[in-house]
Amino acid sequence: MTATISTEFIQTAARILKTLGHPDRLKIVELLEHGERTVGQIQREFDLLQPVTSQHLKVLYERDIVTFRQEGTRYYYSLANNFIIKILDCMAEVQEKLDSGEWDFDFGVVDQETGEERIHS
Amino acid sequence: MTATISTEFIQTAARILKTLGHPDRLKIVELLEHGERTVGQIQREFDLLQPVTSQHLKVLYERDIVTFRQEGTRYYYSLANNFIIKILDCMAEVQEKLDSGEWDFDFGVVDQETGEERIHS
DNA sequence: GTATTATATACGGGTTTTTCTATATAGTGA
DNA sequence: TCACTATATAGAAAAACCCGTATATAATAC
Repeated sequence: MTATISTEFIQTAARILKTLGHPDRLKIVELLEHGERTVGQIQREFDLLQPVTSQHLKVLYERDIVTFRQEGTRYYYSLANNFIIKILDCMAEVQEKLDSGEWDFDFGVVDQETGEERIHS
Repeated sequence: MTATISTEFIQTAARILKTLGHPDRLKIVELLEHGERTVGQIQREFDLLQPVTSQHLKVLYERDIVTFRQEGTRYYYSLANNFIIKILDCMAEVQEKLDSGEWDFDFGVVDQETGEERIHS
């Protein structure tokens, strides 16, 4: 396949990936895939400090990864776009292949399409 | 779908995403999808300093994203596993949807499966 | 051996991230 | 108005990261 990513998109993509590259934020985003959640729900789910939770959500919001609606004193956060859902699905798929043993994380990986060894030992 | 990612895998995934969350490294990895390259080739392709190139490659190597083989004084780097290829394909797919206008990066995003609006305005 | 090429490593300063504590804001109910 | 709850924001210290200069290593060619 060898799909090519445009130079402009690289910037956007890198920003998103970097932002998701924090365990807590990745967990939060994954939780939000199941539906919107308040700050408190997220905080309790992962046993985080409240300010830390808010800060992660702020970062995620600034980078267009989540959005929110306010209802009284509660803030309901949810995923902001399909990009993120796509990445999560990608992660889930990879995990599945690793768990099933179809893929080996470390080595001797075989190209999916050609069946050729991509890597030398 | 709403696939769930395991807690252990979150750590690994976040590390990979974070590492790919640098424009130069993402570009390098994308280049390597087309086949192995030497440090010099990568350096010239993106007009980077040689030490910077080596440093990026070292980071990528430490995180199991790339591997290399040595031939004389040359180091040929290549992708280390299918995980990375999967992510690149995912990026390419997203880019395509954004370019085609099928997806709007910012707003009013519609769930792929249910067709329901996921986000409130 | 000397020069040259390809690459790695060391080191340091500047910037960004992370995460804590403390405080502010704003809605809600008595 | 006064607490109480939910959340945001400020600020600061520590850690991690980025990227430059300089240097080391190791292969190769003369």
